[in-house]
Amino acid sequence: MIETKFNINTNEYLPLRDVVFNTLRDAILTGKLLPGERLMENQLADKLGVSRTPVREALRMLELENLVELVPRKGAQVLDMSEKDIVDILEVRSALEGLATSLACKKMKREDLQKLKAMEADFEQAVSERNVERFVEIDEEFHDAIFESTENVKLIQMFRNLRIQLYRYRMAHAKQDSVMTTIVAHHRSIIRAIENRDSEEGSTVAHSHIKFQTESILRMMHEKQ
Amino acid sequence: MIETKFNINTNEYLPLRDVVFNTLRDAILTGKLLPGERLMENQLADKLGVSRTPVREALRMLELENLVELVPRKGAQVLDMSEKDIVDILEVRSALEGLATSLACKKMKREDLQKLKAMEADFEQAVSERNVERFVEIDEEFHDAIFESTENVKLIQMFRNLRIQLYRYRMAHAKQDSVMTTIVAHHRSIIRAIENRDSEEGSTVAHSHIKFQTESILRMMHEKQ
DNA sequence: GTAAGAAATATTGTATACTGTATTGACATT
DNA sequence: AATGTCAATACAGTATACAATATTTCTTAC
Repeated sequence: MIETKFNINTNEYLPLRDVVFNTLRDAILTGKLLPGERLMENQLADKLGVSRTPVREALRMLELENLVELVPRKGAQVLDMSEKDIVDILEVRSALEGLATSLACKKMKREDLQKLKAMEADFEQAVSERNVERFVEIDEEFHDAIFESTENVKLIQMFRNLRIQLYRYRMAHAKQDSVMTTIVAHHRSIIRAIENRDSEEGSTVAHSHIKFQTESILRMMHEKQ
Repeated sequence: MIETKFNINTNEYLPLRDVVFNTLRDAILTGKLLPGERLMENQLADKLGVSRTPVREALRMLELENLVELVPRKGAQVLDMSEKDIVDILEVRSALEGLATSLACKKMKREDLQKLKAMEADFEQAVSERNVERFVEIDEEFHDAIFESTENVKLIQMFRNLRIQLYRYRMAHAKQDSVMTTIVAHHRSIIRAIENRDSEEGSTVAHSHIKFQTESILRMMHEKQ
């Protein structure tokens, strides 16, 4: 990488607690740590080659992200999610997505809208290649762009929190037949609403988008069993 | 309080980190700790008579509640809130309140609705006594009851998080002339919507309720300066 | 063999000690 | 006086030590 005159990236330092936090979060989200699994401070500290202090702080952070449960004097364990939890989360997400999309209709800059439209082609390519991983990646970018355009820090923050909790289900969901095609269609409607600066329409479409996602995730969960 | 045969309240133990957390949160919310103020671990530990460990953990928790800002290797300080932050929070709250009220229209139990209606009299009494403190207290109960009725844990949790951040402004806001009367009127509309099981109406009224609150808080802030 | 209870162990809670970095202030240089 | 340098200090980051409690294992009584 070419260095600029003034080194921007002066901040290569990350406290161990953040390293541990990221490591554990990744492990939980990718299923390396399973729901219900106990997380013992000493064991984690040894495995990660650090002391208990940063591990403890990381666990506190994971608790507030709702990824682990902390019982005083008992310890931590990876939180399991019931079907109801997922429905609850998606219900809230629907409200946030509605707000975000309606705000995007009002506030999104033309150049950002262009980027959104450019994603359409990427989506279609991913679909035709049946590249679920890539698809999910672009999907994340797509929704992120919408929330970013609202310039509402709090809204963005809450959305990210919800998304992390659904992370474990995002792949399996998109793998289902015809789901990707439907999602692409929804996204097109969302883009059109933003183009037309039609907040009402944007909100409505966003709601039905998440409604579809909810149904699709539930269908998947029922099939799995 | 009368003790039951089996002591329910077996859990009198609270980790120090939670004690410190509560203490600091209270201090911030009641203005004993002012925005911008530095929070030094040693100093706090001394003052509270504990070691640095629980203080550090409490600070991490306060960070995730967005009450303090933590800069690595610099320390913590009480977060200041700009007008934009408040507007952002209220924008999100409006979406959540809309969702909650519309769900309440569908799901609230008859007996809980009765409780809500019973609050009307309390509100009116507080207004006639010009008892702002009491008014704010009932107001909190009122909205809490609505969110509780949704039975959506995630929604309740996010609502509480937002409310804490607005806590500092809730009194000053209600103190303004005629604000309390308007709020009571809004609440009546909300109750009516729930009674009629009219989700659409509930959502609309909730939105306008928060819109009013936003305008009123902003007006207050501008007058203060 | 099972249940109750006590000892042993494991684990979290808390305090303290140590390390490294950022800040501050004194002093020197210009 | 303004600026730069270095030492002193204060502070957060991390590790470790100790205390308290939960869990497990092992007896012992029946």
